[in-house]
Amino acid sequence: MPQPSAPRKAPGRPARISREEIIDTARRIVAEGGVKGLTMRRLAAEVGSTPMAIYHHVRDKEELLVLLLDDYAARTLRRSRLPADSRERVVAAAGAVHDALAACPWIVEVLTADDLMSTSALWFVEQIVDGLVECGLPLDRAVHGYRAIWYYTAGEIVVRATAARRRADDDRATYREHVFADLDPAELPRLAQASERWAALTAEDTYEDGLRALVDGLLAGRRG
Amino acid sequence: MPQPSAPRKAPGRPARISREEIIDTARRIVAEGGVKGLTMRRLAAEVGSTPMAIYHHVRDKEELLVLLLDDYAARTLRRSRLPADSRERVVAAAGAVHDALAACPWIVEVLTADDLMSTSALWFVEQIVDGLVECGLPLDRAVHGYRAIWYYTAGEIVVRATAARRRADDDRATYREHVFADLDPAELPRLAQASERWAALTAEDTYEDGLRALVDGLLAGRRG
DNA sequence: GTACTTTTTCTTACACGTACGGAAATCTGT
DNA sequence: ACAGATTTCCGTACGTGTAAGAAAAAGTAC
Repeated sequence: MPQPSAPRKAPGRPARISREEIIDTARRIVAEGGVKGLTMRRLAAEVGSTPMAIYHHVRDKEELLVLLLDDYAARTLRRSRLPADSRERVVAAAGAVHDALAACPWIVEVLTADDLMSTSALWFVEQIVDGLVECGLPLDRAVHGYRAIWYYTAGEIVVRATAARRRADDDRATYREHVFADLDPAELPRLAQASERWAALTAEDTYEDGLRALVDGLLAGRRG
Repeated sequence: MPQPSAPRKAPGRPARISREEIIDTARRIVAEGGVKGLTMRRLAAEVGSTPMAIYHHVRDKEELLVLLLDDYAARTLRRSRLPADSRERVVAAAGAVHDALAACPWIVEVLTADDLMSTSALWFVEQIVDGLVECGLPLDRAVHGYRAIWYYTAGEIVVRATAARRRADDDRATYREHVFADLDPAELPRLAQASERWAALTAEDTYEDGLRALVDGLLAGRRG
């Protein structure tokens, strides 16, 4: 792996391709043909090299995708004006991250990352943690609260994106409907009651509602 | 795809392998060698057939994994005694599902499923929705509440599992530490303040805390 | 029995990610 | 100029998921 800050002139064979060039080309390929069109061979061809040359700048394809997501986040997550009220600031910051990521369709393959990704997202993390602290949470609890918000956000995006992908692929979606159509009202009364509306209810975008509920619950802070 | 309920005797060449046999064998392979050891070729060999024969019982590998997860859920999710108190019942039901899934290490490859999977999980969904209704939520809100709980739960599992996998793989974990070590306290004061404890805080298991906060927030129900 | 239909199985082939090892291109020291 | 050292690049090879279509094995109709 090449160190980012080579102090002087480096010995060894000079590099003909750079990580930046790789990422730029990969971004273009994804923009044109989706993440499915991004193959190491294609990428190598477009960059004027060979597949195995890329592996000296990138550990594997997963790292390349993470790098791509970082790149995407860095250029779409612009710090916006957030509300002055602390609680609203938490909601708005989380919502901004959510919206940016949700607009990125190939995200699922990557979004299983631990923390939030690129340094450009850290500012939003700061806003969330700080907002929670200003609302009276101790720092530890605020960090845990941020984690909970991130779990909720990542889960929402991944679940919805996968559902959309499956729906586009084929008819697996109809399977759920079958399950819900044949519910025994004696055993699962609530689900039977909601069965007809289940698909519609599930399709609704309730991210912000759930987020507000989570934040409210975090700030109400029962327990010692 | 063979229809599950062939009414009489079927014409055509008789099947030598069944979906059940495939899933059983796949489960054994995963139990022995992890999900990484499960390849279509290996599976075909162990089932005494050829790779392409399997594709007549299973759409693709992803569906096979979903089937495996369903199978796993069906045999580990046993209906247990849940608390009588509605709110506690919601927490306990969600916790039971969470614990069962979190114990399944290969889950990440699959858990991006839309709803909860097998019919054996529906009972838990019922408990959650019913508990929320009994706490006073209208049915629509209860279903949305269940969705929020599922987002949070799935997100927690996926994020943690991926983090664990990355940590096992290599040294990418140290990258985050570098980022947090070089924070500018002027720009990101809270993160800088928490930077040293960040890894420890992140490692803590706060699933239930977040879940309770979410449930509390859902039940407090501000907004109209 | 022979022809046709239907269902399952198998053969072949392709593009993929990437491990391995060696070749090429540069710098440093003599 | 020459000999390492070091870094980057690349040719080859393996195992993967699976698309396409041929082949096999059963039933039915005549």
